[in-house]
Amino acid sequence: MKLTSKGRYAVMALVDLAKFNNFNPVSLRDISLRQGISLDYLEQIFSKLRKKEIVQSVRGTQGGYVLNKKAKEIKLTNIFDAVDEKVKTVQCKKDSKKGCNGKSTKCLTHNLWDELENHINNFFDEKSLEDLVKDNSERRI
Amino acid sequence: MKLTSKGRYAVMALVDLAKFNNFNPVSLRDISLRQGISLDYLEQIFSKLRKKEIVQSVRGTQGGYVLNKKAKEIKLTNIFDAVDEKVKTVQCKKDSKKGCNGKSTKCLTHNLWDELENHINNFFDEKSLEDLVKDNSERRI
DNA sequence: ATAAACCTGACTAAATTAGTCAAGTATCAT
DNA sequence: ATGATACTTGACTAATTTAGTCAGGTTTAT
Ligand code: FES
Ligand code: FES
Repeated sequence: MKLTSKGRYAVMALVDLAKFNNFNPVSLRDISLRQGISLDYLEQIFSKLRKKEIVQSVRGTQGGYVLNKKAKEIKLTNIFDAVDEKVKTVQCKKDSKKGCNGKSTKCLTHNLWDELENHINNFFDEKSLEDLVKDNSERRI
Repeated sequence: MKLTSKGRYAVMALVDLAKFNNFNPVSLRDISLRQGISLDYLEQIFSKLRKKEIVQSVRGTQGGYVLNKKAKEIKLTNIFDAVDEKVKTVQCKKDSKKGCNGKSTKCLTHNLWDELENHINNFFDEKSLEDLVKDNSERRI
């Protein structure tokens, strides 16, 4: 049960972006330097964020990325969804009547994992990018 | 962010064990057949559960495993801890002053992941094996 | 023109997971 | 006693996933 670095980096980079987003685009290079994330990796991540319309790109010199929505409206759920960082606790297909292990009924623990998944997703649904930036405003980078 | 099958199997097997635990030891072979988990894998798992005193073993014919505590007292936390299914959301060493990515301060998202970790662990601290068995008593296997 | 910065797809090394396999030892039923 | 059942241990491995790298673009401000 652990977080992948793709998910962690996505959030980290967006917090950085939101922080430095005074109406000028922020370049990945800057984020890379500030946060210590490989530029090439960031590009992969932002390509996905752009496709899900969380950020907008500005090409060319002085280009970079800008948030495409208000920080308040970007929830962790959206970010995780964009980079395919999914919470997967059940093994079975959720909608199917079949269970994991190829059984014809749901396993003994199915309900439990389902509850857990909801529990975690609630957390992600509530946290917005704005919350994260605020939470950091008292701190140094 | 996903659960490994070691953790899932451990819980599944213990629910099975608790269910069939009418003061006779339950053999891993039976659990294996009922739950569709490889016997060899179950042995690895139960070896760990025994070392953490969650179950007791009874050797020889008619042997098997019994719970070592009341189902009410066995929390998910204990089970996960026993089989090394750990919730790891932060990347850094928690106690160290240093951050992840080799930085000298905690990263922008450290607090967030820490909160998430607590959120998940709360869930595990509250759920007992008894809860799971009860939750299943209305269902068929 | 040129440099900054986005864009894309393919590739790969390392780590982790999910087991299997082999060779035991202990105990009970008969 | 002896066989069968079931626990015990450690080593090994195939498959998957992760966390990137790399090589080549294209776009646009200056
Ligand atoms: S997790 Fe859904 S049936 Fe096992
Ligand atoms: S997760 Fe703790 S410093 Fe980044």
